[in-house]
Amino acid sequence: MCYRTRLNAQLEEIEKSFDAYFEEKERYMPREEINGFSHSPYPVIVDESPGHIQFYNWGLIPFWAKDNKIQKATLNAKVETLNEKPSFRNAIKNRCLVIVDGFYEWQWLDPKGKEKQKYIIKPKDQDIFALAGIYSQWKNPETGSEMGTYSIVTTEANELMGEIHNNKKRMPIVLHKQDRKKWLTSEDYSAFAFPYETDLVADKC
DNA sequence: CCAGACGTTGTT
DNA sequence: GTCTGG
DNA sequence: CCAGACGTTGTT
DNA sequence: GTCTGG
Repeated sequence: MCYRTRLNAQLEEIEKSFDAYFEEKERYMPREEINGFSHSPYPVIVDESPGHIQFYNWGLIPFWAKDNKIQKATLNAKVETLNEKPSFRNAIKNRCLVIVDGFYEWQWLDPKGKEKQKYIIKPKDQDIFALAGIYSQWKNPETGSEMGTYSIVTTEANELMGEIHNNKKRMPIVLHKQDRKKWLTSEDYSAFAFPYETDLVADKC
């Protein structure tokens, strides 16, 4: 799974890497570690507006939800079941790029996971990169306010990630730089499911 | 038939 | 909104 | 992760 | 003892 990311790059570096611009520059804060369970606003690029970097909340809320309780369970969406799940199937055409410069995973050092080793993971050939995401617009019926929310799409772990995430063996879909646009625009996403291979590097931390 | 779920797998 | 388990 | 279930379906 | 629902 993927519950924590890093986005510590300078704003200008992000804009350059994605050829897109922050609409609200003052909201961007570089951070060494972002906890998905905080559901805080996070920089993404959505298919409808590929030239802009916008702030969406991590944890997809389907349009029919009455409250945000579901968010704690929609940080990730399994690519294998995307089109079956009521929470996700309305959003499979709403593609976004989740901007990161690393993500964290914990390796279990014993059968019960009492001891864990933390790793930071990134592709060999990209310092700032995109995880495959899907998004939804949600209007809070209590307050009437609208917000964008997203999930990170996960797939079966590749060889390296299987050694690290050795209990659940899942990993986020890490897009090749040349596939960013394809993720945003292709209806059929099967080419991104396992074994979509990306050359990753993991460092202990 | 209707109430309740709808999701994934940390608490570092 | 739509599906399903009781 | 741990608490709680773990089974079938008569009243002779 | 082992599985599962919360």
